[in-house]
Amino acid sequence: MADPVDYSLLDAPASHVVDTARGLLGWQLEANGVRVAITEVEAYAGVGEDPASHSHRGPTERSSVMFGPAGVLYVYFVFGMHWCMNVTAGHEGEAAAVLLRAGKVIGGVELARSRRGPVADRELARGPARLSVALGIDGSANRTSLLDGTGPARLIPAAAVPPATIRSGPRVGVAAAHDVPWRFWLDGEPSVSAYRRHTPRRRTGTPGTSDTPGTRRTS
DNA sequence: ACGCAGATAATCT
DNA sequence: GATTATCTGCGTG
Repeated sequence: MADPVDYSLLDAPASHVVDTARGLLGWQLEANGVRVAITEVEAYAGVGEDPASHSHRGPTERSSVMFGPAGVLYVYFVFGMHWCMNVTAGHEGEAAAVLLRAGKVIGGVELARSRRGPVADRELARGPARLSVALGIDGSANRTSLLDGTGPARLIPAAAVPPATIRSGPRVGVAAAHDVPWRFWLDGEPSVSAYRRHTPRRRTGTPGTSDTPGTRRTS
């Protein structure tokens, strides 16, 4: 008989989402014929605690999955073209999630390459949107379980990595709470994405909008 | 190496 | 109508 899978890491309150995030490093994720080892994550907390979190202002149609039980996939669409994957955390009724930012492909490399194009192996799942592409995950997988095999993706526990190999720093690309060091990665892993500060977008609307002499649109 | 600009659409105010 | 938990390509050093 197969050993029971130990998901006790996920049986923690939402207030421990940082510990859950750190604990997910080294775990494996398998979906659609590709398997990765998780090398980089970010923690996101709940209502009123974390201005960078989608659940900061309470449940919405998009973020309500963060208020459900742990171990569910939260897939969201950003910037008009990219899908990002999270593992929900915390007990039912509390909001928390861990963004999966990067992985090292350890199975189905050819399939991952066919989805990602001719890039170096370390780039196959380097960055949250690239990870989703490599695993063949999009919005149709949103709200499916990562634990019971009913969805396309499955989380596979692994022994905790040595704490000394975990590094931390500010989360990538977030506008709010940009100093909170809730990004965690495995030291020296080439699959870890580069840090990028949030870059404020220039105003998108029609050009001629009144005063503010400092705002120059390009040419 | 690093910085910037553009692409492009759901979500929320 | 503003914002965005990104990526790519191109410029400069």
